[in-house]
Amino acid sequence: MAEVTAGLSIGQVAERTGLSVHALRFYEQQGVFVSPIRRGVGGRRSYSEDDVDWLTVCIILRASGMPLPALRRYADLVRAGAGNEEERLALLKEHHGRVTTQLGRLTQCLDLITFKVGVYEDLLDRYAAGRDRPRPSVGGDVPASRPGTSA
Amino acid sequence: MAEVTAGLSIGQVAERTGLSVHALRFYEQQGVFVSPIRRGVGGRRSYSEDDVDWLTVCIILRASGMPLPALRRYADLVRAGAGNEEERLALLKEHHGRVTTQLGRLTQCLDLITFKVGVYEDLLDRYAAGRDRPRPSVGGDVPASRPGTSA
DNA sequence: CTAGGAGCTAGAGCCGGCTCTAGGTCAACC
DNA sequence: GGTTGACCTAGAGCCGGCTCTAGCTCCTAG
Repeated sequence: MAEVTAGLSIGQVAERTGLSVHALRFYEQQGVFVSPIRRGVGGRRSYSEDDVDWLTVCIILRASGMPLPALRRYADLVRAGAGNEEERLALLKEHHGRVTTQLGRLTQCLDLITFKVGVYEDLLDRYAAGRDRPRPSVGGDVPASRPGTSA
Repeated sequence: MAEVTAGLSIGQVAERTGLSVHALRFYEQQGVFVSPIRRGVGGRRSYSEDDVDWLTVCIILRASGMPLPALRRYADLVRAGAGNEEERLALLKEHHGRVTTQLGRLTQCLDLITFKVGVYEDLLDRYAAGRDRPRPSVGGDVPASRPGTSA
């Protein structure tokens, strides 16, 4: 039913993951792959579908801020096979926590930015309504330092 | 009414912002401050409340991924004074968009991580229920590469 | 009067994560 | 049979963002 999948070249994997060939080799060298990438004629890398699947998980973990060493630790655990699931779970949970925290922080930041955008929009509205009178030193941000003002 | 605020030392600012004194000098050199930091006796930096206020905004923008050059551009605009509010707004809006995008991405990542945590929790539950039988090659992640499996 | 401690400048160093280069192999095409 | 193009390895380089060092100046306390 399933053909003996030919394996993808590094270029193909780069194309479909969005990573550069450099990054792919770098990741391999950093040990983030679970199984060693097979080699074809002339020592060329031949990626299996599983490799690519794993890679896409890695990409998501990276995108959520997991550092390469952690990714390698995870790969090490999976490579070691069944029996260390608690450790994998712990690793994932820890990362989950960090991502959650980061989401919270980012949301707070977004609130401030949204607020400041609002302030400037209002300001510009008022400029427009009041026939172009950009009053100096007014806005969400004070141009120069004055003794005791804040916003 | 307001005393002529004495100004804070770099150490004090470091302490209350969480930045290092190194980072503070670095930021200054990078031009992220709106007004030049005044100097006291012996050339020591003396930060005003406004400086610190601005800094806290900067910290939030940094935390949301705004690169230092963008921060400097923003500071440049504010320093230039009234009249460029559209540019400031554009800059903020652009950053707002990037943060929103990043929030979306991060949320997606979190979904995957949550899913995987769930998979491993179920797995461990089943191990526990089934009197310790860690069946090889089962889990959210496949230890070795097999012809045609995915999850 | 000397020893600390905080600050100063200029510049080097570091870390994570790629990215690029040099120099080479191989297969395929014209 | 020469050129192109994709790949290989090893290792250098780069970028952002700090962080640290060296060598100095002050001020204050003991």
